[in-house]
Amino acid sequence: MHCDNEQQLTPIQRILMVVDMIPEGKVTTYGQVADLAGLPKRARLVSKALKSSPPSRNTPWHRVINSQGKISLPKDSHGYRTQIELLRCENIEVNQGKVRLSDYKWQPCIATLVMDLPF
DNA sequence: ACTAAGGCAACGG
DNA sequence: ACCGTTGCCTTAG
Repeated sequence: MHCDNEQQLTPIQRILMVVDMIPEGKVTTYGQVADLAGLPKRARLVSKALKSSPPSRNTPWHRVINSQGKISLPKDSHGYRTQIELLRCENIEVNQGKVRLSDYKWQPCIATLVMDLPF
């Protein structure tokens, strides 16, 4: 018996599991993370989850942007600059705080997700 | 590109 | 427990 108790993960835990799966060099949106986590219409919860995730967890929070391809942080904030830097470190182009989703959006294989996520 | 409105949960009294 | 406010992603215009 290995891990039956994973049936009742909290929404935030599920969100972070999805974020963990975003490959390096790719981005996705808050809304898609929520959808993949089985939480439609809860994009806002995704930002809460990312905010509450301790740095020691190494969650790739910077790979989550909004549906316009823009960074959802105040332009004058430290987080804004950090996110751009992290994205560029993995060869993602950022212009005017914006990423071309048509070039960099993660297109997950559903079959893979089903196998890797316990829900 | 920008604004408005919809949606939804956390928060405060 | 109830309800208005707040915050903010998404969609529509």
